[in-house]
Amino acid sequence: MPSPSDLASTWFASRNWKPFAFQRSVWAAIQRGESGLLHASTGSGKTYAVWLGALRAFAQLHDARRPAPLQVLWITPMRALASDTARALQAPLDELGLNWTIGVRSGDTTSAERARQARRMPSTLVTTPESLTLLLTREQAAADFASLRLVVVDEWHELLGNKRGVQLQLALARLRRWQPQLVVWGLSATLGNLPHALEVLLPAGGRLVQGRQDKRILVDTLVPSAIERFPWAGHMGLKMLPQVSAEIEASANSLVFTNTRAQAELWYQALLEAHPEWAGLIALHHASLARHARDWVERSLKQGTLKAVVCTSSLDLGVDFLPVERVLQIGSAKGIARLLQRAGRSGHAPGRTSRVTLVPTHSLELVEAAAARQALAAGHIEARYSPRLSMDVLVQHLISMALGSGFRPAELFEEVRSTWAFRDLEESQWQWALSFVRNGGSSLTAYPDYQRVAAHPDGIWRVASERLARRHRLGIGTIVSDASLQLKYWSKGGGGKSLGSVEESFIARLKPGDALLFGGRILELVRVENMTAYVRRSTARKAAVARWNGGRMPLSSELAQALVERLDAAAHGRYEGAEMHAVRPLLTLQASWSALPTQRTLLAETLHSRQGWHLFLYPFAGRMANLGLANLIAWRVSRVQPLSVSIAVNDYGFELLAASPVDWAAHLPAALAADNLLEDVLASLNAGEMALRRFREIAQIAGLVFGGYPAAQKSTRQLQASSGLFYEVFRKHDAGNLLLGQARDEVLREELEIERLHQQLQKMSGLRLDLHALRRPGPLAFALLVEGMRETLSTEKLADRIARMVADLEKAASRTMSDLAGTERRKS
DNA sequence: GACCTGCTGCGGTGTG
Repeated sequence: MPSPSDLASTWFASRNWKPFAFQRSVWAAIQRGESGLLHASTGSGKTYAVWLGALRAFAQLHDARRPAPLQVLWITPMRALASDTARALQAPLDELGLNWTIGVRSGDTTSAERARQARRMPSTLVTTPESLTLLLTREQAAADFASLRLVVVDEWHELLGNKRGVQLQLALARLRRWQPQLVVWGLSATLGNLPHALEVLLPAGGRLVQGRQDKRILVDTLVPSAIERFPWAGHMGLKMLPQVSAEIEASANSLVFTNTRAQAELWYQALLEAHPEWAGLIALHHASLARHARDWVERSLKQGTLKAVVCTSSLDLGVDFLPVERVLQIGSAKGIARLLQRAGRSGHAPGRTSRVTLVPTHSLELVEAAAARQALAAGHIEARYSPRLSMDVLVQHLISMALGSGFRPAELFEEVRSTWAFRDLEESQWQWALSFVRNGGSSLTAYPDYQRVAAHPDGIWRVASERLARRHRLGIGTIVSDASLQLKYWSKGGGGKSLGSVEESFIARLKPGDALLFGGRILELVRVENMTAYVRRSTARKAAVARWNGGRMPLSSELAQALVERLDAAAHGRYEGAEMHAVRPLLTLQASWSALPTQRTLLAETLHSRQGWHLFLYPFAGRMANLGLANLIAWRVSRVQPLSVSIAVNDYGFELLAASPVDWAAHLPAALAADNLLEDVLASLNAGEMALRRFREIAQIAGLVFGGYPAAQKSTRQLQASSGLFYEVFRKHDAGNLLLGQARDEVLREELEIERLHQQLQKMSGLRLDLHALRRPGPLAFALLVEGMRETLSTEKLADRIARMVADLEKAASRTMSDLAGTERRKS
């Protein structure tokens, strides 16, 4: 066995590798007992930087003939990553002849393995934030972690910005109390605010180590062959099918990322229709497919037997250990960090180039593609911020800590305040949380189910009953998903094979006999019972595409800013790159009928049509903030003049449409004022309704609403009903309940992006209003018109209507374009 | 001849 200090070098030498400087510096830091955050691009050797550092620093401390006690805790955000990581960590142990053992602890861990771990922890445990918290609720937790030296938080950027990260912050505080010398290392991809990422992980300080930055990223675009025939709006992008097929054909294996599950289903279907010979060679992957189907795809990808996989962000992570040659992104990537993440799926090894190819789904996405490349080159990556003072997570944590050996309030207060998320927690808020877990706050004192923790005479607070303890363990975690129906094949003897899950609301629109597209198959609904939808294979040609209500990601500020810069350049006649040249005719048309948005102007357009009086405004603030602005302006104008408007938004701007005459131009300057923003936004929206929806999640995290036992999950309606009840009770009888205020704050911060909205208004006040009365909708307005009609019209009627609009526009557009071409010829 | 809207992640009791 090599001497401890040579251990890492020996291993590297055995594979003919040379350690990078950053790896050496991490080894040295761990040796000195320092903590830190390591930032490096994917595939650059982060894992071995910490792992070999740990072996080098700690392995020699133990008798080589006996297994070492728990030394290292390795946290990953995904179960799949946990088992892959465990395998990767095993190799150096075998080669170096070390006696360390590696274990995995997650929801997948078998009961036999759990029992083994209860008797003796492995020397390294790979686990998830949720499983870590569960381990902390055990009676013997302090003994389990008594010998712990190092915690590694893998993919910290994935946890930093959400409540899972907050839960982890609390768990780390607990581990640090037991082990004040604990060394903690975070591994993070590129973020716009790494110092913040470091501070949240290590509030007491740590080093930021920059790993290899020489990853070459190549971003290119599939430019549609005929821009005059390319849609002005839409997001499916199937028009690009032939070009995408050709790219897939030309490489050994590809990942095709789409933005929604329904889009993935449609693309998979379309690719198979165009290339029946690809059956069995291409696959589909998204979060609603059954586990076994996803596992098969991941396995086949690793074995290299698949030509292409159409997927959603379900494959953003977790394919670290497999080779992908080509990455295609259908539609907007929405943000630079996401684009980077996806590009990193290819060329996943030190020194290799990562490449991602953008596939626009409508004309203006060509500008976005050019913008994305430019923003990436300039290093404008989005930031992520930790939530603060999430009272629901705190309430859950208090009960978790009251399990096992219980807690003393004064000690736990200090511990909780040592985290970044709760460092500003006030005594009064703490007291509120304590009383809430003890007696349900001021409104639920009469219900024993909400007297979850009892203070014992010895000063220790413990969970009141075994029944409550069990219920609590079932509800640990901060991910709240909508209840969904299982989708299974119908068979006479009972349930057949599971296909995945669909949303109640989607199935509710179908009746038995209707066809649906799911998991790449056309199926026929047989019946629905017990939260299960039974189906059989169908021969129908047309089918409803399964839809889910997922999150809505707005275009990031960084990407939006880069987009406006590209448009600004175009307004000044500068067109750079293949994308901008391709989209030039369309931008010229926009400039001719109206104007192009620039960095110094705010473009507004008005139009009077058969539908009514339209206003189009383009703040480029992302769809959420745009929606907030739209409501705000509609509300402010309505205070001056009675008004009923309908609103349409996209990532670029919004449309207000009034049925009666409005002089939008006259109202705009006052309506855009940045004063009284918060009050006016709250008044303009149905904030109560939004907060109620948000409260549903909060109530589940805080453990007010029990989601049911694993085999008997409750339906959305049941959960909605009970959380709605709590919401009303608190509002009437316990207005000081901090969970109510949290629901409101989360709506403002996450659903309306109030901060961004505010910045946008201030920015807009410095812009010159560039107002144009349109005679017909231009390219920017067209997308919003389609968006607005979508709400009121069925799909077929919408297609008809668009076809008519396009036919009208077509003539005018080609006339304008040929006029312009003539002018340019004369000029030259 | 242009249409299909929104992602991901975790956890797991008691057995008449």
